[in-house]
Amino acid sequence: MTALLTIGEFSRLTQVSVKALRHYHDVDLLAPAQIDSGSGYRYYATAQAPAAQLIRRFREMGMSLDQIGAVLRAADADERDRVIIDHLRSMEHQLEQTQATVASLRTLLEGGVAAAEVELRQVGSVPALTTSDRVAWDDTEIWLRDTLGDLRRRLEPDARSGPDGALYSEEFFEAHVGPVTALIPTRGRTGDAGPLPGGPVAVAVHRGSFNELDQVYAGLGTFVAERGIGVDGPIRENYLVGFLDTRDDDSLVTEVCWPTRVL
Amino acid sequence: MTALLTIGEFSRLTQVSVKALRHYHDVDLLAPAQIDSGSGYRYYATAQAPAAQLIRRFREMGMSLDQIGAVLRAADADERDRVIIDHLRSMEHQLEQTQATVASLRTLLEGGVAAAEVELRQVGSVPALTTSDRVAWDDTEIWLRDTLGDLRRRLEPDARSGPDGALYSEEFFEAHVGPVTALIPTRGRTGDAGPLPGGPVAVAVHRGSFNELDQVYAGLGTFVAERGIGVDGPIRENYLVGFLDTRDDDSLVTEVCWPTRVL
DNA sequence: TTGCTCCTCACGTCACGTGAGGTGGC
DNA sequence: TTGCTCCTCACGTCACGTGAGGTGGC
Repeated sequence: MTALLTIGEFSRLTQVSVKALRHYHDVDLLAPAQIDSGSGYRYYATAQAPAAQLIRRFREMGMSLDQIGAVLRAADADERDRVIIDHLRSMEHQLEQTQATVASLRTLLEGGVAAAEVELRQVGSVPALTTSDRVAWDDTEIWLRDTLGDLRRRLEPDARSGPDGALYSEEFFEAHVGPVTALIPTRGRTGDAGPLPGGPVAVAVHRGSFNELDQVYAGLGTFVAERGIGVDGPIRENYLVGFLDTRDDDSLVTEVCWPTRVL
Repeated sequence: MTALLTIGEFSRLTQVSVKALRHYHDVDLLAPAQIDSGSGYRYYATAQAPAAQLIRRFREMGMSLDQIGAVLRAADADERDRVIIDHLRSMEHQLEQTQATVASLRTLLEGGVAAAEVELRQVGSVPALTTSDRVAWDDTEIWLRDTLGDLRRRLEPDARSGPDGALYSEEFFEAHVGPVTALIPTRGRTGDAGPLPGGPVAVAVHRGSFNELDQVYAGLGTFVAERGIGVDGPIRENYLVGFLDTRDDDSLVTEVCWPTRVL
């Protein structure tokens, strides 16, 4: 026999707040077993306690109600596990990010890293295999990993003429969502290749994790601004040693090219 | 020379979105170096880049703008460090919680733990050293640790007559903020002791981390509801082996007492 | 019968994002 | 001079929390 409880009793049993329970009802995540027409009183069955507690657990893990809904309504165990694993992966990622940030925080607080060495250079317009898309800031690393992987698979043998790279539009930086182009420079015309924009650029090289790449951006941007040689156009990153080449973040080597007016 | 940049240029340099920069201005966290009266255009100095990047780093770590403001406006390095350390501690705690939740999630998904053994018992009204306060759900563990520690220090030698415990009001469960009482039962009258409420209760014992205590609550609540012997009043937890007694969560032993009508 | 519990709005919070509609700067 | 950048509202998002004001249940 599964008894019916008022919302307050069910709240104490499940340790979910009354306000939260009403909210879960509103958004159709967890409806009471019975509702008194007339008074509108919600009555929950003791058998609903596990569902409520699952929601509470997942919420504590930072899962959204949409994701939790997907878990609860999952057709089979496989689908359910997929959603959970997905979330765990993003949690782990976030965790690594935070740890890396903490690690480099002291450096930043104590005067920042040494100013990057900036070099002015002329880049030519070479052909390349490219894929462009609107990408959101937080999805960039995954998108780039997938897209560069695809491009590598489509690349004809010996066709490569330089390291993997990417173009980031101004809109991407300013709105944290916008056009990004993944690219591999090629020799001559190769299939659906598009030519890369050429011109004068200010260049700086960064060794190590992407977490500290912001220092290079600040260095380049300041360099260009103080000389008044800024110009519009996408910023290019060249992955001299990229995440497809190594599993050790410390051995990454990234070149950032900031478009400029003159040489 | 520190050049002045438009909001878009500064956004690209710092990798902070334009909308975020305007927001930081609105809330007085980071004001532009100069504002054009008339057009209202914001102009940022390259020298402001480190501040903007600090904000971005801290935000990625989940710090609130209020906390970040406290860091930026900190009078001295000590105060600044204190805010940061505080945040790191709470991050670590959150992290442990999540890992523990993940660990016990599979158990919950695969049918839940064995039903707790529920026992009916009569508790007497004994004197006790107590401290009561309105406590928020998420602060409970820290509050309880501090408060029980204080009570222990105020306890006269040999005055203890039972394990540390706490009373949780119904409001506390239903609103996730409300009265909580920390207590140590004593022999006879001891200083500002208050007598504990006595009466019949349903009792279950939990061994291990507080993370799985919700199972005991569900078990007790269901037991009481299905027999229709529920009654109002605070729920009491007795820390037979508490967090002040051990550093190993697995060896915690907690007794939960749920008030009932009859014996 | 008296409160106590529950109900439904409506609005607040936090850190921005998303347009709309309009003016200024190069 | 043409757009492109920037501006200011106003409202949306997410998961509830916070009252206000009112009715039903034991």
